[in-house]
Amino acid sequence: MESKICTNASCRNKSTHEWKRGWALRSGGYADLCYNCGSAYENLVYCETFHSDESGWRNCFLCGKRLHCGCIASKSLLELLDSGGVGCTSCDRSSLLCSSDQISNGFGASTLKSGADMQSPIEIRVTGDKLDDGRLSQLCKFVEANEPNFLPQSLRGDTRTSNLLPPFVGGIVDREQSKTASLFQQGQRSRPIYPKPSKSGLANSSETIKGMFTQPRIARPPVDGRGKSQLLPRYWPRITDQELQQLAGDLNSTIVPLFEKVLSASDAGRIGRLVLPKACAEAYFPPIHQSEGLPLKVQDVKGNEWTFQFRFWPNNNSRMYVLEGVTPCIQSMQLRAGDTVIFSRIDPGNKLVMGFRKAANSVDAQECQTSALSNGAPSGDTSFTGVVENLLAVNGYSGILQTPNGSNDPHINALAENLNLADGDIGWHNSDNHGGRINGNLLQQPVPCIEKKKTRNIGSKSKRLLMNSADAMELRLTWEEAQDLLRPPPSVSPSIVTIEDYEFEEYDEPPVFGKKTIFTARISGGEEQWVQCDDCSKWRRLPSDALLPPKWTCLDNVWDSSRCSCSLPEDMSPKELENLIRGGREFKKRRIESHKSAQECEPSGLDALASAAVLGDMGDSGEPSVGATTRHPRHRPGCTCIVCIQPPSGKGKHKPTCTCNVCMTVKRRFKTLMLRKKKRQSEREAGMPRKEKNDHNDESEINGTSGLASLHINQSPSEDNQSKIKAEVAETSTGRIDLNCDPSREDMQPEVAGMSMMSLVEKASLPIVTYIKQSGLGSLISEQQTSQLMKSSSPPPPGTSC
DNA sequence: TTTCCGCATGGAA
DNA sequence: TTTCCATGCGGAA
Repeated sequence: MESKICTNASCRNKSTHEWKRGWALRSGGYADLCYNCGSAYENLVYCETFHSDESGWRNCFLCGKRLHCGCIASKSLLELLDSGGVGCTSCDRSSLLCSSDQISNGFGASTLKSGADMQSPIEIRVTGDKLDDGRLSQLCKFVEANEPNFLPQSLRGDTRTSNLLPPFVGGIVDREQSKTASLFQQGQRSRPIYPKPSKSGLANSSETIKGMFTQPRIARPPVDGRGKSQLLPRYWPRITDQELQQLAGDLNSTIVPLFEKVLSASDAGRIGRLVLPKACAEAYFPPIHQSEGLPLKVQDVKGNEWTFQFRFWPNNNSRMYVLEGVTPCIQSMQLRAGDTVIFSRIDPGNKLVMGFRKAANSVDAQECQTSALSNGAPSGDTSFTGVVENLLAVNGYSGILQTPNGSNDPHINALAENLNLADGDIGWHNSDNHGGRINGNLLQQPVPCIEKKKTRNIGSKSKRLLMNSADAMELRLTWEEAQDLLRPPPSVSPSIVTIEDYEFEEYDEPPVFGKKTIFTARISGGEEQWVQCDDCSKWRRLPSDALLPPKWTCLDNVWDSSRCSCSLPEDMSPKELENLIRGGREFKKRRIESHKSAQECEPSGLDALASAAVLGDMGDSGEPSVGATTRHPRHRPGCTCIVCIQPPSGKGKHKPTCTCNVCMTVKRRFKTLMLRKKKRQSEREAGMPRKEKNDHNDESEINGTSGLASLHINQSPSEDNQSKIKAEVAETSTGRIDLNCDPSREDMQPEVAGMSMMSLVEKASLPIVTYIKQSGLGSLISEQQTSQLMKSSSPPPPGTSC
């Protein structure tokens, strides 16, 4: 027994320091519970079998929140009682399926709807005040089968003891007493239940919460069928009692949910084959003895009857069952990979029905979200009537249910049931279609819809790791964009670590995600960045070096007191705002294009450098002035990486006296170029073998241009050398450094450029200052820099590149 | 060239 | 290790 202070705000007895290991039903595991209020201590819930190390926890595959350890004990109860996890406040789906950030309070019981906490056995009241006998019996059977010691002897076997249920929910088990202590029995202890005050202003009576708690989606164990007990829980159909009762009552028939399956890419693809779980096929579909199988009639939710070929393929001394010819049906229901098809049976008649549930993040669902919202659906609607209506639709009963969101469109409702209507955050991928909001929270990006396209391998290790080239491109871009959001850990200064002459900043803490901003250049010079308020969506101008947290509002504007409130007007006109956003889009578009071209021919660092300077010329090509710098959103003062050395304003050529990063890098490279030539010449005179020299020179080349380390990575050593020479010739022949020259271009011949190799060598042997003066480069470098050049013969200092 | 068909492969549980 | 099953793949149409 430990002494801890309850962290539950609603706990009435903060002084109660008694904590016991208890059953955190919602989270499917044991936790330290406040003996007073039942709240899980700091929401950290352990599974029954004490897989208590964090690595044992599972994460929701969509929202990433920790769920439960996945042990039998936690899983079974989760799936039986808790519809698979913590109910989402919005869509009421299991947290296992919910992608919403509604499960936002961390982990465990505090993530319940309406902020209800561990004290709420209320969640079970969805079916009344107790579990019905059938479900309790199922629960007991299942738990007993998987965790024999979990139930007390009195509850083993047929346990239609629903009166035990209320204490069971949220009951406290003293693990110290006995591992086999029954939570049913222990739970009969009475303890106060204090509903947590609702944040949203909703009344917090159990009745109200009961109303909010629509039916949990119960993963139903298999009904009658061959081999029924072997079905994996993931195939158990999730359908509520209410739905079933309504269906059975209204139709005067019995709907028997059989199984469900999440559509894979190949299921939903054009092949038209739906792979059936073997156990399900053998349990619920007619037995087949020939590979060809037999035709199977299945009704869809619209009442259409489809005939699929139910067959199998021999596979490793086993069978692989498929439904062939499902494409028209899948398309009719507008299903995609990730959506779920639910096979049910209507009794009497033994008619097969195929319902569906759309994945929360499918594009269709999002579109539906929009339409549902425009339909006046209340935010936070947790209707589950979609499936009911879908099933009703089978028999022509579409629309007979009065749905809470007021829509009679079963399809709409079917989709809406899975949506996070409360949030309304369309997310990054749809931002272009919804007002072009640039500041989409990348952390809340919806999973892109899976689509069958031409694919290519992105890794040799796994053939399954496929994505189409566009996705791969997007991945690269979003990865880079993610870099935009990374901020150094707060209040921590890095330690500098030198590895192979390169300095790295090393932080004890990982970087944090910051808010995405847009950088622009001031007309007067310098930079500024723009950020959009998370509350009022107004854009605010900030200093370029401001580091922002992921959430930022006008109130956080400590730099400009005249713009530190959402009530204050925006810093720019609508037209300027349009330019700003357009600039951001065009920057992204350009990057995509440049990535495409990069795929065809990887550019060298020199190319990138040249491009950087050339970009300056392109800055005059009619781009909106505010957009000129959005092409360099990562530009940071002082950074000399290949991105940041691009001219900040993109305006014209640089003056000879310019000391910007580009010019300084160019000059530095020129210096090392000359030094290398001189060295090469002296080596040649000394008669050293050329091959060794090449190797050595290549090395010095890389060392001398640390920021351009990717130079000529695709070229053989000989080609490399030739290219360099050509580039050097191009640079020197015009008396200026031509950043447009391409070292790999065959047409850059020395003779064409008007200078022989010998004359180049001669010039390279001259002292650098003499050479600069002779070549007319004096205007490019100031006297002061020239003298610096003479003093300095070392390569650029490490750390000048990113 | 595209689509279909049947089976094989290999990752994951 | 075995089994399942998502999907790749080659040959046929």
